[in-house]
Amino acid sequence: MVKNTGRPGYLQIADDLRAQIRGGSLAPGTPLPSTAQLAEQYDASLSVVKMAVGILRNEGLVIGQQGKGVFVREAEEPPPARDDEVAELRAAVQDLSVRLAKVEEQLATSTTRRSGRSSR
Amino acid sequence: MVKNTGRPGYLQIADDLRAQIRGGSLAPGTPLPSTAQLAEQYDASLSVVKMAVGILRNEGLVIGQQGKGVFVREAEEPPPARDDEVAELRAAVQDLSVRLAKVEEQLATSTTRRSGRSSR
DNA sequence: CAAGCCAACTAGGTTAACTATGTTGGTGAA
DNA sequence: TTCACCAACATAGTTAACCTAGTTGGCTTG
Repeated sequence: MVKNTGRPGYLQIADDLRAQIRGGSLAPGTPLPSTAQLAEQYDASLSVVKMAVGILRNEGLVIGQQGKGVFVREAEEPPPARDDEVAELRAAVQDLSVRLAKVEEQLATSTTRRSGRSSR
Repeated sequence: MVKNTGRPGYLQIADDLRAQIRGGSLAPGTPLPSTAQLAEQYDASLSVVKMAVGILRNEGLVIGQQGKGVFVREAEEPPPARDDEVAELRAAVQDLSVRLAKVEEQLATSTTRRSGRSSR
């Protein structure tokens, strides 16, 4: 609900969601409520919710899938998180992974000559 | 200048600043250029610069002081024992990143899939 | 000269609007 | 039934605008 403490709203929401994930209230694999729902739930604007989710996404706690939702990531292993450098590398690998998957799919669809649907 | 690779601008700027910090181009204790200056330098909007700086702030690489500026955090980083491994991973990620970016660009430019989607 | 005010900077937070892109389900036509 | 299209909804990225608040230096005033 974003109390009026000194802590900014987007951090409060991020904290709350993080706690729910760590506490098991939001199990791995399950989707978070949509941005709009969270905004209403916390009585915040869409922007701050997006920022909060962005933080968790950056932390690797959740994975956003465009068009579907934001899902709690499976397998959370905290051990070597000593360095933020490791966290950074993890984020980089995650990023590369997503991009690679995209490229691979693009290659697959173009080579199998599947009739593509034209968006928009 | 925020190239047109798949990577969003705020991450590109964050990466660049992070590299400058780690590379020593931005020494500990020195201030980053102001938000406005960075925005002009990268030819980006103030918003994306603020997002980029926010990431670094979140990572603990820099410390923002309201009214003064954003300063590179004093070293104080206990060099991880397995420096070699981290360095190696970093190099690998860097290499993959470059190669992936190349492939992505190739796909983006060469495959204007039939059935439209001509934009870009 | 010294105190205090003020204007101009700074970072930080919030909101709204727009675009792009992906997913999904329903509808209607062949 | 099956396919094509479309509307609705989702995340993601970007931009612009406005506000708060801290810092600094110059200027005015006592």
